[in-house]
This record gives sequence, structure tokens and C-alpha cells, in this order.
Amino acid sequence: MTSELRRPARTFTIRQLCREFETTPRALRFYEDKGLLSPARQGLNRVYSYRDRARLQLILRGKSVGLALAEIREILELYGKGDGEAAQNAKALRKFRERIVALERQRIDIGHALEILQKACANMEEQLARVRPDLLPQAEEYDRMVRARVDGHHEPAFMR
Amino acid sequence: MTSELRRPARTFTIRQLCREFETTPRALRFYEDKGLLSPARQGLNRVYSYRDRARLQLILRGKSVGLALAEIREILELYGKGDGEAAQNAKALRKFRERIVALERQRIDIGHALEILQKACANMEEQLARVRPDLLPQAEEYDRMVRARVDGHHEPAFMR
DNA sequence: GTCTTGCTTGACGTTGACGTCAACGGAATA
DNA sequence: TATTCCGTTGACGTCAACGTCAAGCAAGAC
Repeated sequence: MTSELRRPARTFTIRQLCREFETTPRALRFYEDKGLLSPARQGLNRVYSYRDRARLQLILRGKSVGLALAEIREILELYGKGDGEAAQNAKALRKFRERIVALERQRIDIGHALEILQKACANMEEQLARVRPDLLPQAEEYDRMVRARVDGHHEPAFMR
Repeated sequence: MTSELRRPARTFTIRQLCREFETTPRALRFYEDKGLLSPARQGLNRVYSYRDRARLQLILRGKSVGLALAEIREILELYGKGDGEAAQNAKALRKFRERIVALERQRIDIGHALEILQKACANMEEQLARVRPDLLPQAEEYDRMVRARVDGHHEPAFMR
């Protein structure tokens, strides 16, 4: 009746999934704790189905695009609750659009920060070139040369 | 002997600085706790000088470009410790370059996430257009229409 | 005198996504 | 039989940057 017919009815252990998706048992148990996964059991041991694996994949993809676990759970909860795929997609669509807006804003913020930082770096290099041209090429090495004395003592020049 | 001569020797209360920089007393006390600020006292009350104000400004600007308080403190610690401005600038220069690299990486990640999200949105819209074209224009409103029955029940279509 | 305002300290709470034990069980291997 | 590996369930710890109380002092306004 389902499309599972053609799949081997295999299952996964917790560590198998962890290896496959490069995560940890603790994480999977955490997701379960938070209601994003609910694998079967054999005794105490967790037994993950293809379905669980698919859910995990969605969780990780969601995370990779910045969705919070709670949001992913919201989407997941619609799945298998009788309203089918369309509802899930509609919900996801909203979440995704929100995420897109947030990410674009964030990207703009990063752009601003980069501008500031680059200007500040330019200022500081120029300053350093005037005052201490000797330590300009590898300013990173300055730490090991801190004993060098300096002449004046004014206000700092970075970030103006 | 210093350039302070031409400034009125005014001081600031904690709330004045908070208003000016749109932050909170709790934050300033927190910075002090973490060693980024050390205002004078009149009895118990904190008294901030121009110098403290400048430090605060640097703290906030540092934060705005994504520096952690600990990093800002590292930079600040060089200031007034006998090695003057050059050392501080060199240190800051390193931090800033690190930040630039991190931010650029982050921006690329965001770009990837946006690509994924946009493709997913396109997929879902197409899917929705086929299955439920009625709720396509304002998918955001779908929540209130969940009672609508759906036909089939397949695998989810988003994020492939 | 008391009310308000502003300041203080100290301590615990928050948020998210886990990490890190401790203490145990069952199965396979040497 | 002993070791090792994989698994389990709690429960507490972590990180950052504060927020949110509680409890109290000190000065000025009414």
C-alpha cells in the first residue's frame, strides 16, 4: 500500500545514523527528548526506520539553514497527522520565507560590519606605517616583540 | 600635559551613559565585572570619565562587528599598560582580520542557506500549484484553513 | 517624615543545543 | 572468564551576554 514495499525493511542503530550524518548519539537523544524523533525500541535500544532517518535528514537540513529545533518540530508535527503533505509544505513555506528574510537582513549586517572592519584595518595600517613601519608586514608577530619601547602615548587610532 | 586640558572635566553617571549609548546599567556593570571597564567611585556610586566613555564606545563598536567581550578586553588591556597605541593597534589589527575572515565565511554560509531555501520554496510552490493551487497566493493563510481535506498522503516535497 | 528616584550588591534565571559524567546492562570477542 | 563495545537513563555542566529579582542605601522633593 505504501512505497515502502520496494525498500528493504532495514533499520538503523543510533550510531549508524550518527556516522552517516556526522552527529552524536547525544544529539539524536536530544532531538527525541524535544519531540522531533520517536524511534521504535527493541527492549531499551532505539531502532530507527527509514522514516526516522528521513526525519533526521530534515532536522539537519533545517538546522543547516538556521531553523531552530522548535521550528523544525512545528513542521514535522504536521507530518503524519492526517492533513498530509500540503499542510506541511504550506507551513514550511512560511517558515522558509521568514528565514530568508532574516538571513538577508543578517547578510546585510555582516556587510556593514565588514565595511567598518576594513576601514578600521586601513586606518590602523596607515597609522602603523607612519609610527612603526618596521612591524607592518607581519603585524601578527607583534605579540612576541612587545618588549620594544614606544615613544608617545596618544589616543587609539582604530575604529574611527 | 595631556589633551584633556581642553575638555571640561565632566563625568557621567551610569544612566547617562546608558541613555547615550542605548544600553542598560546591567550591561555596564557586567562589562565592569568582566574587566572591560573600571570607573571611579564616589562612595558606592560609579563615576565614569571621558576615558571610560571612550572605552565603552569601543566596547560597543567591537560588539557591533561581532567581537566577543573577551576579545575586546584583550585589546583594551593593552591600552594604558605602557606600550601605547602601536601595540593596541597591532593587536586589534589581528583581531579584526580574524573577524573579517570569519564574517566572510559566515556570509558565504548564509548564501548557501539562501540558495537552499529559495530552491526549496520554488519546489514547494510548484508542488502546491499542482496539488492545491487554491491556497497558493497566500500560503501564509493556510493555517486557518487546515480543516480542508486533502487527497493523498505521500512523502514531503520540501527540501529536496 | 515619607515618597520617589537612582544607585548599589548579590544571586539566580534565561536561551539553545548539546557535552560530560556516573552507573548500569547485554552481547560479542579473546 | 574477562574485556570491550555499544547501548541505556538520568542529571548536571557549558557558553555568552546579559535579564530579573530581592533587599537596601542616600539624596532631594513634597
